[in-house]
Amino acid sequence: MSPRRAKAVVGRVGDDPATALREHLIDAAERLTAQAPITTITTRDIARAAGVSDGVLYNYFSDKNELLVAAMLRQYRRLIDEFQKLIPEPGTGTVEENLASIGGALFALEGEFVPMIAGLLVDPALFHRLFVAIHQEPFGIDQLRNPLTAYLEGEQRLGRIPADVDRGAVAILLMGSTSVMALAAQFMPGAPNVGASGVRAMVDALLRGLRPGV
Amino acid sequence: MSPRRAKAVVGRVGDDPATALREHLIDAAERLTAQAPITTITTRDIARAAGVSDGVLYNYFSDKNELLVAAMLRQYRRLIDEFQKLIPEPGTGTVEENLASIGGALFALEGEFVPMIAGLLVDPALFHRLFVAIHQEPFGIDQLRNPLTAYLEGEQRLGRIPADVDRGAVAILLMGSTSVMALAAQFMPGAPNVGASGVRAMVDALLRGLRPGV
Amino acid sequence: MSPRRAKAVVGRVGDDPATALREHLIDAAERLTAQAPITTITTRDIARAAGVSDGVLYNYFSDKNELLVAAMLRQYRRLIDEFQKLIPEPGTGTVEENLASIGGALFALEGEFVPMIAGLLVDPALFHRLFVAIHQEPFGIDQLRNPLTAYLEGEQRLGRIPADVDRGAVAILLMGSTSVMALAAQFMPGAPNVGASGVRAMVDALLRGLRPGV
Amino acid sequence: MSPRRAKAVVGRVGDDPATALREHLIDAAERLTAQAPITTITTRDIARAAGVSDGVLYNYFSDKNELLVAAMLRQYRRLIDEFQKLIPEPGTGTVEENLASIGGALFALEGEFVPMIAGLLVDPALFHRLFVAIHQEPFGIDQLRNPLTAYLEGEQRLGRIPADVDRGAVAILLMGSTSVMALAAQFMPGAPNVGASGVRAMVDALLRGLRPGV
DNA sequence: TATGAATGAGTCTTCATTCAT
DNA sequence: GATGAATGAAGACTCATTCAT
Repeated sequence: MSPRRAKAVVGRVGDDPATALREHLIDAAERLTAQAPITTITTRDIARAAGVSDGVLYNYFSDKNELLVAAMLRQYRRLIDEFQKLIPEPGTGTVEENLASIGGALFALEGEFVPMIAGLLVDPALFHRLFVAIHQEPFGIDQLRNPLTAYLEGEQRLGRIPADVDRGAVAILLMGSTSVMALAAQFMPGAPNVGASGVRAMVDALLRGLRPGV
Repeated sequence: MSPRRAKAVVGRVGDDPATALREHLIDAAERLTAQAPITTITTRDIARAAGVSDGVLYNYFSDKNELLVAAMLRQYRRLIDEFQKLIPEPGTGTVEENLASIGGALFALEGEFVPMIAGLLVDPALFHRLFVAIHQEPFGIDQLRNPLTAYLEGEQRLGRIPADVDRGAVAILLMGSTSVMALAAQFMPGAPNVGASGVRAMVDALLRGLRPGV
Repeated sequence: MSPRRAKAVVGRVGDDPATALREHLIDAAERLTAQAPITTITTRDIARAAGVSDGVLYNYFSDKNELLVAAMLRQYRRLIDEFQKLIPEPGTGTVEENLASIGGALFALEGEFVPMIAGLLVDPALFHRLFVAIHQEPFGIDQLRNPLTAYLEGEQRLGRIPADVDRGAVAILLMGSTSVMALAAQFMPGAPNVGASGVRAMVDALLRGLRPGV
Repeated sequence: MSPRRAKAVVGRVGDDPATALREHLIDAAERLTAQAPITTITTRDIARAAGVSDGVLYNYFSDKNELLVAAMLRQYRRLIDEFQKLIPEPGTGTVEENLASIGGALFALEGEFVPMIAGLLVDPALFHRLFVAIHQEPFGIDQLRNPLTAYLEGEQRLGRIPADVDRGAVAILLMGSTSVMALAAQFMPGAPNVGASGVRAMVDALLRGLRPGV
């Protein structure tokens, strides 16, 4: 009465059978994106990784890029969600500690974002598909920046950060420096001043400012 | 009678004939690099752009990637050189103006770097070739960071920037924020706070720091 | 409790339940045949058109071509039946009018036949299956020709057509010219002297003959 | 200095080397169209038949259909040319003999045309390509009909065919009946009244007309 | 040495057919 | 018997690389 299920998803529980394989394929694709640049992944790679036959993906997606976009979207949401959970409440701890943990979270996050973004830059068609998929909301930046500026605004209200500081600019400084560190970590594993110590130094410099005196 | 020269380089003077075509091919590849993601460039594209036949490149390079690496290396050197010329002498003008012009130069630079880096991230074989080509010397980061930290050190000596500021961290902050802006400009042409005004806001925030009071 | 019936045929009455779905599938295939070249119709197309699941057809037919053959056979029978009804009784009206209406009927008929025949010519396996299905009895031609020659024979008996005319040859002339017109109508919609006026001119020429004098 | 030539065309003389393989591919494709329905021919079939590797055709044609169209065009021209040579001069021999030989030529011709036309009907994209390729001039019909009507007009001038006969209609009668015979010959090899005897009977009927008396 | 055509492995995609439920 | 998802064998096309001339 019901059609058969793919061997690969037999035993998978708690899923709507109708979408189990769809999700399974996205899982597989997402897993592969962590191992290899997205543009090098073939439909056969995905099928193999999913333990499924070559043509299945076309039962769930109009083409390869639609599956890839779904995988990127999921990865994107997951990373954003994780990040938001890590943002401290304004007023708790010290500003310095808070910025350090935000920086650490950003650093970890960007390590996964960077390859995804690179893939998009290299494949304009894929980029366009993803862009349409998330339509309005500006893709990456604001989803990260908004929680950040919200935190900074909270601290400004409490007087722990001066009111005349441009929150957006600070957010860009935080995001940019961590992404450069993430990139450096990918290009040169073991580079100095990258990771926790780099974040700490960056936060210190940012707090202190470049003005002489005080 | 010396062997025939490719039509495309006939008339080119002052070159070692043996390397004229090699350079010409690199020129063509570099030009294409600016127009399309590097991984989408075909050997035929390059040959066409160079006005040369399909197979020549294999007389000068072991394969396509070797040519591409040469093109990237050249582009890299050129960008670095341009950047270094733009760094002000410590002590001239104001620190604020100087940082703004450094930021502007970085922003322009990263606009060209970003696609190149993306191409490398997406093609590990290509990346590895480039990495080997420049062997040890840290690829991108230090070539940019060193001139930057040198400038900062100069200003510190002159007392225009406090001596207790971590120059490396400031350099990362500058480079990171401008690269994020460059990325934003690529992904969302016309995004706000990107370009000159974004750089200015970033420099202001960086100068001021996040410490309350003063 | 009898086995479940496909949703699509529930409520269909007066049918042997065992064959209801079989007929329904043939209906759907026949309908599609009128819309697209037969070789481009997929099993999924048929299933969708029949409002039925993809696999059912294999419960009633050994494979896709068997279903297609059944659809073609039915269409063929239907067209032949329609044609036979349109053949006038010998002795009624004038011979000229009768031939014109026969020609018009043939023209309409061939408009549906031509794509079917084309499909067969293009898929020898399909053709062979159809050929076997109707085994000996000459497939297309005689089923059309016989009613035609019967009419001509009737008129000959009544003396309205000379007895020394070769009925078979006249039938071929009528069938051939109308099929060429039908083809022309398909290839060049709006071509002149195709359709009613073309049929009329053809009948006139045929009646008159090419002999000089009289 | 010149690039190498495909093994398959080595030794072929009297050809412009630049177009030798192009023509060779068209030859191969044309040969295949005589053996199998055009829509079933694969790019690999063509490559094999040409004794050449899979990808070559794309060095000479934008895609498979362009090659197929070239093959059909060539076949078409060849058949038309052959046909035109077979049309007798008005006034020579007897009209009856002339029409019989024209009919015979048409019969032979259509035997090759029919599969080609069938292929076109079944693949609208292919048809459109061919149609564009021959632009204005109506594809098949007029190229055949014009020489035919020219012959009939010649005979009318000489008074061997009555002036009040519609030449276009007669041409259609000739072309149609022969194509039906050609089709019958394909569908039912060995069918009676097909071929020479069928043509003869058809010509007799056409000459005589259906009018009683005389 | 330059040429540019030939090569053929590899990619995405379609679709008839099977089969667990 | 019905379902419709899974299967996997083709098919058209691309492109880095080779090599006769």
